[in-house]
Parts: sequence; structure tokens; C-alpha cells
Amino acid sequence: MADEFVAHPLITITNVIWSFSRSTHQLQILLIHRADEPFAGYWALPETTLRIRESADAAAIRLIRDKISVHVNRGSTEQLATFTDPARTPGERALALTYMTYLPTMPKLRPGYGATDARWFAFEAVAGDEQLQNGRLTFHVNQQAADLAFDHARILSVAIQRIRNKLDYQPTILQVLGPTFTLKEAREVYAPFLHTTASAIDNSNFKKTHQRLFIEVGIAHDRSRSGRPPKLFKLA
Amino acid sequence: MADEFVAHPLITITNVIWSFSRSTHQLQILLIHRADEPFAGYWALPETTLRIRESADAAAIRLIRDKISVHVNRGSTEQLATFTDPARTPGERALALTYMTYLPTMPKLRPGYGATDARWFAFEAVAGDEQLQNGRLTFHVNQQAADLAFDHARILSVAIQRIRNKLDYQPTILQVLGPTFTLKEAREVYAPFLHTTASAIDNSNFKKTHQRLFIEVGIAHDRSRSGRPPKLFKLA
DNA sequence: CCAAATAAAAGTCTTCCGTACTTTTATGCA
DNA sequence: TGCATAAAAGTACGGAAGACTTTTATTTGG
Repeated sequence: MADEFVAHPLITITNVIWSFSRSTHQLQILLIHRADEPFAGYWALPETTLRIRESADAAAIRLIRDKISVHVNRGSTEQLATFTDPARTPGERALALTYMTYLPTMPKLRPGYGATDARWFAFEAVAGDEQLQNGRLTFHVNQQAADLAFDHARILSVAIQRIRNKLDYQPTILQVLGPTFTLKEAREVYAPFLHTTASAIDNSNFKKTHQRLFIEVGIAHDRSRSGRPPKLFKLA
Repeated sequence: MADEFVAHPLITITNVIWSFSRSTHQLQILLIHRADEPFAGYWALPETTLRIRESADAAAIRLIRDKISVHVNRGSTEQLATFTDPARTPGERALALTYMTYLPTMPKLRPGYGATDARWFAFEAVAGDEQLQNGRLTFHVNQQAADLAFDHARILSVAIQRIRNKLDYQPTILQVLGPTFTLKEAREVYAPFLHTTASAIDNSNFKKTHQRLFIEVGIAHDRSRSGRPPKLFKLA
């Protein structure tokens, strides 16, 4: 095979970064408003470029450190899939090695290199995932419908499916809740993937079906709300 | 970021190719005996190199066409994972984009370019998967213990886990049985992943728990063995 | 200080599913 | 014809999932 036919493409690391707002009780996704071509002015998943002598996992972690100044450990990042369509980028060919990251906090964002804006979007607001199925997602920014850059709507769709599939045996998405969480909070994370609301999921049954995945670690004392204080759990 | 730090690695397409022997009733894996360095003389998963203007999926299919002269459709090939450790190859850096392919027949093999031998190995003989867990697999060729090239033991381990996870909701591995199959044959495919034998899986219960995945298409008439003729199923 | 409101845990009951086991059916072969 | 074989079909039990009810622990307000 002649060497000139061999691809040596650019390797893009694309990270679907999840978080959770304890004020709005909603799952969040991080999107970047692109400054540069291609897709300047579009919202996109945060990306970086793989460096020599760097594993893709390390690059995904570096991406988070550079863009939002948060250091995450390896357990919070997992590989999603690799997208290789030669037509997925307009200019130089680039493979997208995609990852998912679960942040236990929701840090303030400052747009980094190559971005005019960086924002947390409520997952439920972004994703009517019937739209995501066909790879095109229109979501709303300031009442304006918008598309995602590149094939990022498709990537997001794969991400959502992956999380949904793992909900019943490896709910890594719950890492967005930090080291401990209540069952209510867990249901708030589960709900959008099940096309329902947290209050529509029976707490008692939820505990019975999922407690093998959790370890009880105490009771939440600090809350100034009425009602019986909830128990705290961590991931098993 | 200075351009000289950006990786433009070689893209290796590695394919875990599964098949099924209707004479020995055993699941099979295709391995290549490498002719060239690195890892000359080692057994390895079949590989090729991604070409320009070619998707990785297409490359995985081309690999099968070139190495064993079998044309497979897209549905029989699925992405597994991407391996990016800079130390996974001794010379030039290469990312491994791995795929799985399920062949409905078990074609005769002729070693192709870069191979001194190509063989089907019975999966049960190859994989004591406790060994696979740690990424090192020693299997036996003519009573000789052998290692796999590169990180291929690790790749095989991930492949096995993936198949096992999907056994109860998307048993794509059953494609090795061709368009139609009996429940006995399905159990023969399932058995090694469940650390048991086909006869130890109760046929009646297997049908009840898995029939939502199958569609009944008729009865096998042509067999010259005693006993009630089995029904034929296809994947739903 | 006590009752109402609230929120979550804990418990109940029914249905359904997985599993071990048994029976029936359909074939080949002596 | 009947015996062996192999698979389908059926039975019965235990336990999990889900709808619903009761209890417990807290805040709020009179």
C-alpha cells in the first residue's frame, strides 16, 4: 500500500461535560461559543487537539483543566466513541475521539482560547432527544433556535443513549452530584433520561431497585427546609 | 499551541472477527500470525491502516474483504473502542480504532499481506478471561503457550466484556449464526460468555427470557438427527 | 408549646418475571 | 412398534418491580 494513501489525520478530543445545578436542580451541559472558523459563531462541545506523547484520556483531562480550570481525576472521564467520517470537518481531516466527564461542582465559566462564550445549559432545555436522534439538534439560546457545530448534535445523541443504557447498572452520571447525594437528587438526575420528572419517580421503589448501586453514608442535617431529613448515599 | 506538539498519528484499524463452527459448535476468533516487525512471529488481531478519504467503518470492512475475501455489510461491523496509549506501539505512534465483526460463515483462510498464517481459534480454547482481565492473554497454539501482539489481549478483553453486556438486550454476536438459528445454537454462542455450557442453559427458560429478541421463522426439517426438530429463529 | 404542613423513609400488597423442574410432542432407529 | 433422543410446552415457586399506604422527622405558624 503506497504511503501517500495512508491517513495521518488531526486528532480532536471532544468532551461532553456534565454537571448539576443544586439551585435549579437540573442537569447541565457545557457548550462553547466558537470564535474561529470553521463554525465560527456556533455553539459546540469543548474540544482540544491531541499532542504527541499524550494519551487521549490525558488530553480530555487537560481540556477541562485548560478551559475551565478544574482538575478532574481519571475516574470522572470515560471514552464515548470515535467519529471518523471524512466529511465531518470542512477543512483538514480530523477524527473526533469523544469523552464524557462528570463534574461534581458547577464552576463559573470564562471563555478560553478560541471561544467568545462558555455556558452551562440545562440539559432538559437543550435536548428534546427526538430531535437528537436524527443528528440535528436545535436548542434555544435567548429565545433563538440554534444548531450545534460539526457533528456535535450526533455526538450528544450518542452520549445521552450511553448514559441511559448505564442508568440501571453503572450510573456514572451520578458523579455530577459530588461525593454524596440524596435519593431525591439521584432521581432529579435520572428523570430527564426517563422522559419524566423527579417527583414522578416513586422514592420508595427507586430505593428498592437501585440501592445495590448505592452505599448509605449518613443523614443530611444542614438543610433548612421542612420535612424529614433525607439520607445521604454515595456510589458503590 | 505550537504546531509541532500536535499529534498526527498513524490510524490502525483493528478488527475482532467472530465466527461460529457448525461442526464443532464453537465460537471462533480470527487471528493472524504476523510476518513483519514489530511483533513478527506473534499472533495478533487482523489490522489495516486508515486511508485518506475513508471512514474507519469502511476501513474495517475493507480489511475483511482484503484479508479473507468476504464482503460484509455495515450491520455486521460495530465500533468497539479506541486505544491511544503512546507506548502501545514500539515505533511510530499509532492509535488503534477497534471494531467487531460477526461473520455468518466460517470461510477458509489464506494468510494475506504481512501474515505467515491466519487461523480460526475456538474462543473457549483461547480465552480464559481471568487472564484477559489483566490485559495479558496466554493461549495455546499446538500445545505452545503464546502471547498476543501489541495490546491485543487487552482489546480482546474489552471485546468480550462488550458482548457479555449486550447479551440480554442486543445480542449482535448471534449474527455469527447466519440468518436463522435454533435456540440450541444460540445457547452455544451464549454459553462461553456465561462461563457455562450450552446444555446447562435450560432451553425453556432461555426461550422465555430471550424470545422478545427473536422472531420465529419456521422449523428445521433438513437435519438427519433424532429428536424433535427445533424451531428456527432470526434476530428481531 | 402544640398542631398543621411538608418531605422523606418505611411498609404493604399485588402482579409479573426468572428459574427449577416436569410433561408432552416429534423425530430417528433398532 | 417401541425405545431413545431432543426439543417444545407447561407448572409451580420465590423474589423482584411497581402502585399505593403508613409512619417518622423536621419546619412553620398560631
